[in-house]
Amino acid sequence: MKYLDGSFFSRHTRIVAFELIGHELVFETLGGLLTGKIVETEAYFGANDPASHAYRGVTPRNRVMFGPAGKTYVYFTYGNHYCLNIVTEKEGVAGAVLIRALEPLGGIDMMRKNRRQINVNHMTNGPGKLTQAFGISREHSGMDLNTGSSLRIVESPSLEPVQIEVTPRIGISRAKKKLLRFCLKDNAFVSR
DNA sequence: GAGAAGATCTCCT
DNA sequence: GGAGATCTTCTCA
Repeated sequence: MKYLDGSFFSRHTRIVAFELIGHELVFETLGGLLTGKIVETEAYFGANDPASHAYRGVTPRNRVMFGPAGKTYVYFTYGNHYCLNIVTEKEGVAGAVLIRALEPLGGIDMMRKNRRQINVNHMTNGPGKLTQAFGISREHSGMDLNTGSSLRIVESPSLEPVQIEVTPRIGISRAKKKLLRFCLKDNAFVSR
């Protein structure tokens, strides 16, 4: 089993967001192993992207986005929700990929408990939902996605590019037109 | 220190 | 389809 590492993530954010589709997110918890296939992502840049947290430069919250690739960036939003990102680009260049939706594969009973949600189709089909299902919160920000970490991404066989749909990002108020959202075509677990 | 906005979700109509 | 919940973070004075 091969894990994606810094050499995968330290490339252009758009490429990383595109190629992450189809790989497996794995999270080791005290209660067991949680796994899910990544079916939806969004790319966020730095200075050239008004929708990105990194647009106005470094702040205490977004500092990890400017650091080395392959780390997690988790932030709290709307008073209720955490969102999971993976830092991309070379050190010093801001960039991150937001994981928007997963297809649950393993540990579904535990996800049900975390989410208090019976329906598997509504378990992880949104950025706030998947972090709740996996039990990911701000304390998991800045984690390294290396093999020694409890959170990592397992490489899956490559998809054909035609299987991946490219659309504008959603849920943002600025730079809405850029085609930076990627999802697995015809997958039931995509958020919208 | 105050005010406003926000990479969302859920419930209600 | 629409609005409220809820609180962190950032900006500006």
